[in-house]
Amino acid sequence: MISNIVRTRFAPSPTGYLHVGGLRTALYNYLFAKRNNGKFILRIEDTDRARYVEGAIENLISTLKWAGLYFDEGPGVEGEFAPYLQSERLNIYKEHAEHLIKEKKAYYCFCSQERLNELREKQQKEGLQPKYDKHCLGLSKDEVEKKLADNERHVIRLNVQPGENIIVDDVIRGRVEFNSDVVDDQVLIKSDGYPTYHLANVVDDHLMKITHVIRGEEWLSSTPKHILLYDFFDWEKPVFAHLPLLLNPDRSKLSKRQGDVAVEDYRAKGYLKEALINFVALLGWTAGDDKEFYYLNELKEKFSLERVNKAGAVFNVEKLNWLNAEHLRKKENSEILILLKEELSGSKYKNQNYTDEYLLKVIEAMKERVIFVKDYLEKSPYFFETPGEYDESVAAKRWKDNSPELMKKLVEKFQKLENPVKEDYENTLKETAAELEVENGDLIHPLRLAVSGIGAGPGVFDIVDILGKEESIKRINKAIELIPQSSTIKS
RNA sequence: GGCCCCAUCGUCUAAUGGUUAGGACCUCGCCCUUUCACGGCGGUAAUAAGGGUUCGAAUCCCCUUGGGGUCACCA
Repeated sequence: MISNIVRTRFAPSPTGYLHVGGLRTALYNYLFAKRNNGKFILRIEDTDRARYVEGAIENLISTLKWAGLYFDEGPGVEGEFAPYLQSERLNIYKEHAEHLIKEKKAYYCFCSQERLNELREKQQKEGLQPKYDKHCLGLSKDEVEKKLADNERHVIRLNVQPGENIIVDDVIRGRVEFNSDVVDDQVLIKSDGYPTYHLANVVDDHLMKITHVIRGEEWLSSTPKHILLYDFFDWEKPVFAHLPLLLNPDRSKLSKRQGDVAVEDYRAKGYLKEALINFVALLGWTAGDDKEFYYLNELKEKFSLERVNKAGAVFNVEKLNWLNAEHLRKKENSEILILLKEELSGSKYKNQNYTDEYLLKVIEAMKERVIFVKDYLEKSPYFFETPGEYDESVAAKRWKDNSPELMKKLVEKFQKLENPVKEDYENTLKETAAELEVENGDLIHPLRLAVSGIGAGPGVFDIVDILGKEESIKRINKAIELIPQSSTIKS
């Protein structure tokens, strides 16, 4: 009856948007499940009504799907263990909490927030650990029943026995011991009837037959509470794996303060999902070899929890940029074409009609020079519009006194070409240079400046070829008119 | 502060008692290229400190230091 199929879950709380740390946690859960032919479940932990953010669930799901992390069960993909929203499972938690009360593993607490605050202050003043003093555990059965009948505001607390050793077995960290003295009588059911994370999480993980709990290290210190719960319910414990944290450059826990943390932000900046997934997978895990470029399905083959690191990892954007460029370069031109068209449709060039043939040439020419799709527009705007101005420092260096004259001559020669191909421009330029007894460079550099407005980019003959004869000539003529002589600039 | 976790180049990491401590990003230099990239070659750069154990320690143990997490009717 016990099925040993691996089941993992990602259990975010809908309090905002998907964090890159959350993405990695989700990814590891996904990869581990897939690697073991198991199931990956999405469960929404919406038990905090105060922090609930409208639209967060939809955003979480769409972001996960964007990244390619499709879940086998979850909201919208209802499985055997639905519902997957904790707010829809309230009665389940209540029943379980009441069961614990019957077993004396939990108890009702009627203490006011004021009393709790005073208690905490007093303990802190005395240098003690802030901890509930089990005051309400001393209430008689009659007292409790009367208060309940009177509808007094109450919570249900975990009844932790002091002096016990609690062992957390973690695949990543090994055996971690805690003393139950440091475990507070955690609230399980809040006064609004909602469960806390600890109860809901344990109950659902058990009911949903989760075999591996893979989550961030910030949960390690509350795992003893969960262990206690499993033991109180007499349930089999899942395998725990606490992932190292993702860090800011200053090594604190990755936070909004020091840069973007929302997956959405990276998406909006133009990062490819392939790059983000690849990058985040390597933050805390390696296969052990030197391979660093991965696609999601390759990760599915190789991922293992045993090779997850213990130490926190700094989220270093430079490496992400490199991976983005790599992934973009590895794509087929036809795929980049789709991305480029999307980019164009959201740009100032949206009303221009470029043919696929034209765009594919641009893609081929720029492929090795871009990091983001948007770079096609930003690094080579000259493929989309005639330069209106010319880079001054390049002009100062490359636009010599004789440049206008040389360019005029080149225009004349280009004019005579019929259906020229790239090599024709090149040959023509070289012939012209020879005739005029100047270096090729004396023509090449001004030509580049004239047609592109800048000093960097693909081979100038590629540019001219892509732009075409008429457009190139038009641009050269325009440059002759507009670029001031270097001698004028210098003065 | 209590408890817990962690510690190899600036960053991500490899090395599971025996390596000139390897790779990648970044950076620098050279080559390729009359541009810029890509690519190729090469350089700088690390075992936090101190004790043990061992023939031998980045690796095992202890202590120190440093960093982080957590101590809610938030997850």
